[in-house]
Amino acid sequence: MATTGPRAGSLGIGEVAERTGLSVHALRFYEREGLLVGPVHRTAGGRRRYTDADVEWLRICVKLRESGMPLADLARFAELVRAGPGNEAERLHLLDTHQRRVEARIQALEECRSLISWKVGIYTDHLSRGQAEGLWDPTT
Amino acid sequence: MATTGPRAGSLGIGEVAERTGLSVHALRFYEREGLLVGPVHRTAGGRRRYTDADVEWLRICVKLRESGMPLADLARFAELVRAGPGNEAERLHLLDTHQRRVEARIQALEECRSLISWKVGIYTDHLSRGQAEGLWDPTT
DNA sequence: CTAGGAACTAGAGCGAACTCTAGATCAAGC
DNA sequence: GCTTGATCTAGAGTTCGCTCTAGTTCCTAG
Repeated sequence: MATTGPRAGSLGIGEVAERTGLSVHALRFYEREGLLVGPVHRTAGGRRRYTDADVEWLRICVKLRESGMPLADLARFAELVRAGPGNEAERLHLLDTHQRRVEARIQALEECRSLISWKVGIYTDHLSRGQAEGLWDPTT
Repeated sequence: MATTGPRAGSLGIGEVAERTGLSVHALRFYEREGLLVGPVHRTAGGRRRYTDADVEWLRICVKLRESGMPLADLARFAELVRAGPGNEAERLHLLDTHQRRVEARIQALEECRSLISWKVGIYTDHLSRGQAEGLWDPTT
């Protein structure tokens, strides 16, 4: 029979949590929010069984989230995929927008990094000189 | 007289908001949260007057926040600076921890970026071929 | 003097992304 | 059959970092 019990090649929610790094709570939450492309299969008893494709998709979601894509965009993307071919332009637009966001973020972080390492340098110097100096301005 | 009225070289909250990119609300909030190194001067009428040093410090806060330092850490750092010399090791530790965080974040973002540009490539290809293909797996 | 805008305080509210709770059900091992 | 632990649902709660409200006061221009 089809969706009657655990099948090879399908995973329970706990296993998926392990494999994706999401909590079981988050997995259910993502499903409610419509982040999954298809409906998750269920066993006769009502437990979720995820396919490899589900897991693959979730891993992509994790990456996109990790890089700051809002859940709403992810949901929209899933919706587009669900709707099937024909809306690739919008999918591309979503990704493209996000790519710019990520690049901007990386740039901003790199600027911050140099500010920080400059400050770390100051403190390291100071400490290695046995904190012998008094010339601290309040912004250091 | 001293704190009786607006003085040259001191700015009102609105001007500081403009210069730092923070909202006036955020500025008051930061103050309440103890993110500032010293108490902000007030006019006789109770309005805040910020010094250039205050603005400088705020700009640093903005940078640190922008790069993901939690407000609590920022508050701790301010507290250390307020306490005066002698705690440079802890200040350094805070900065150093944050630096690692930023570097890890940059790395993660760069990985995401390559995933995204791979996907953008797929869609661009697809679209430029006049969406003539049907070989879509659900994870694209 | 009057009007209007900027700033004041204390505290409530908000959006994002989860996380946790309660109470019930399912499933596997002894 | 019974226990134990994983899952289930619906919905409440949490954390972070602001943002906004209400009601008031200050101050500058006309």
